[in-house]
Amino acid sequence: MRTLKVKKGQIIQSGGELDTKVFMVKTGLLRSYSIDEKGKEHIFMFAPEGWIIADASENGEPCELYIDVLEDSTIIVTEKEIRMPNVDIKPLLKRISVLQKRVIMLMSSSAVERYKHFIETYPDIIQRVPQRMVASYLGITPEALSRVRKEISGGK
Amino acid sequence: MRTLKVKKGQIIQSGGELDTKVFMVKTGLLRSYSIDEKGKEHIFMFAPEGWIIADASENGEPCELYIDVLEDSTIIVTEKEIRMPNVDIKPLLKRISVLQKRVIMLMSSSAVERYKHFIETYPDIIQRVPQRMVASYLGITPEALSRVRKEISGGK
DNA sequence: ATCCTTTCTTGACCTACATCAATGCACAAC
DNA sequence: GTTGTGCATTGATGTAGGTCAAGAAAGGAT
Repeated sequence: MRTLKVKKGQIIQSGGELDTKVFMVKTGLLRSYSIDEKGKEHIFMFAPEGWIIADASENGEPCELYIDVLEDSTIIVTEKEIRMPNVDIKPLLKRISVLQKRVIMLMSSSAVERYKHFIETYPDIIQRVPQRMVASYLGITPEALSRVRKEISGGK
Repeated sequence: MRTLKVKKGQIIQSGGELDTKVFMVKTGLLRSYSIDEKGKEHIFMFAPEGWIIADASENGEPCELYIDVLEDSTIIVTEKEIRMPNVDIKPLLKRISVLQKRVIMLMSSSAVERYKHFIETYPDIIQRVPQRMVASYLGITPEALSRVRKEISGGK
């Protein structure tokens, strides 16, 4: 755990890195963002004074987020590995991780991509709920999902 | 903390409730969802065996999510309030809460509504970053944001 | 100041997805 | 069997927001 001064424009974490840290902003402003296949940035979070910013990727997984500095800032860097006594925070971290993925998908992927990702991630759920619920989860209408499925099975 | 059997179709939490619980799914399948102004459902999460499902609203705030039962299930219900003294998981809960709002906004609100919500929630950030970054955060293009702003100031 | 770069705005056009409406298909109740 | 009732599919059409391109405005650097 150390305190750093970082300057505007500096990139303090890049997508794909492994042992990412947690950054606590004392003064200034940071942001995190993902970059999609077309190279387009999608800002995930702003972190002004008092906020914490970090990628939620789990142990050993490459991270998805870039973090850079929007205003000269003072930040405190800590390891993710703070194991709290008596409290199992794993479920919370897991939820954050799932939500992070969900936000990124909603911002940067088409309905087809979101559906493919859903099948891979929750192959069992598909069997257990009606399609209209999958559509609702994906943020599209049942009609649109029907057409997505048709398109995937047929062409491509 | 108690174990319950719940039946398919049962609603175990409704939007607007105050002291919501945390539900751990032992067997079965639950889902959480929000309902927008037009009455349309948007599924937020599915929770099969082993998952935890809960609304992330903070202390005393009315919750945004409905939770119901998709398959007959056995669940463990706990209070949110078992914070161990001295352990600070507040920042994690805060992040989950912010992410939950973000997902709901992305799924159920138009660009105009998302922008208005952003101004209210982060009035200071607007002054500190270029508009194209706000657009990126909202999940729209800078051009679209420019038109949204025009529309809001003029007509409304 | 001037130049250069980035940001913001505006217009014309395009596309992914929504909406509406009709039809077909299951499966349950009787 | 028949008659629901909810779900999935398909078609026709609408629309929010994306893309592309051109200017205008605002900073920064020197």
